[in-house]
Amino acid sequence: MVWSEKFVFFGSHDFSRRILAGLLAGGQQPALVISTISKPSGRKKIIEPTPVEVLAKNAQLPFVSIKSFKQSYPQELTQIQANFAILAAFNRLLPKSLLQLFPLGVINVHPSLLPLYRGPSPIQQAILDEQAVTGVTLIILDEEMDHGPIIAQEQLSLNYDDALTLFIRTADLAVNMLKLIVPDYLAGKIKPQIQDHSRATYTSLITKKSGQADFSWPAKKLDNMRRAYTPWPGLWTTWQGSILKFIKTTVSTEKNIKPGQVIWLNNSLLIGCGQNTALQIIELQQAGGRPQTAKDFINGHRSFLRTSLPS
RNA sequence: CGCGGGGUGGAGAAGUGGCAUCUCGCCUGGCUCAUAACCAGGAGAUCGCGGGUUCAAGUCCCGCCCCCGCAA
Repeated sequence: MVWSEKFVFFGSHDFSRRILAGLLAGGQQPALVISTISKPSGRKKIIEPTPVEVLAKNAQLPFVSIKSFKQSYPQELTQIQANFAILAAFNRLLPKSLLQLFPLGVINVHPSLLPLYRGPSPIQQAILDEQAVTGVTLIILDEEMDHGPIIAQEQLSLNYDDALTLFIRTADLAVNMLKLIVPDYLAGKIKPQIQDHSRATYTSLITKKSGQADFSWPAKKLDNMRRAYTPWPGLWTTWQGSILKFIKTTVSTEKNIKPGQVIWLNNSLLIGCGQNTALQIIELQQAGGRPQTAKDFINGHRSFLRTSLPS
């Protein structure tokens, strides 16, 4: 059943793209899709379209990209006269005057159990904190980040997820929630609930440096980092002057390896960590190289054994 | 034209002008309480592609293709 009201979709990242794809598959067509323009980036310093832009153009949806809303709004946005909007991982705050363009508000998809994990890295932080459950919350945007009243919330149990798989699972859950909730919301059957702001927690922006390993930390923490920071920035250290990424790891049961010490034991590559623990490296990648198994890497780099990594 | 690393037997690496190397894997034989088993022998490479310089090019020069890191 197609929704009764016209809507605009805001999104930039692959998470957004996945949600938009889910909506389209369910027959919902936004009247307009809005995405951001990133700065020139990539190896060739080319401006690359966001995943949302690629999808919108393939689906031949009305599309406009913006740098910011500081100066003005795109004509399309004011002309369309949509009644509500859906926003997921858009990466820009919407000013109040823009929110007011939508009589029924802007529904924001946030991949956490708000008011927990507000901010830019809820998925990653839930993994770092070894949470047993996380979830998706739909809120009506207000002027503060992830602060508006809740219209729906669903839990999702965490297994040994990395951020990539968890992003996919939360996006899929979000699509199902939107399908169910939006019609009721448009019909006025849902009363938004104010968040308990006293319980709010916040996440911060992830940088390349966030993924840097310190082998004085316990193996479990390092393994959490590896999963939380997949695919970017990854868990990494430096060796022989360049970056070495640990693509796939697991916590070893071995003890008594000095923090930072690299050894080969029982056919596996181990690095000693803090609190008498060890991290097993299953797959790794050197700067400039493809990912390779621990064994392949060691065959070509015997000297990696018996070295000591920073801690 | 943002900066940088790389492409060498099946896998991973060394190799700055002079016999194609190392580790792993594979094959054959031997040894047998070794444990990343060991010993001996063996197969397997148009050194990413195209051109050039040279008596001689994996190596130097020019062009192209592909992979990756930084940075955003």
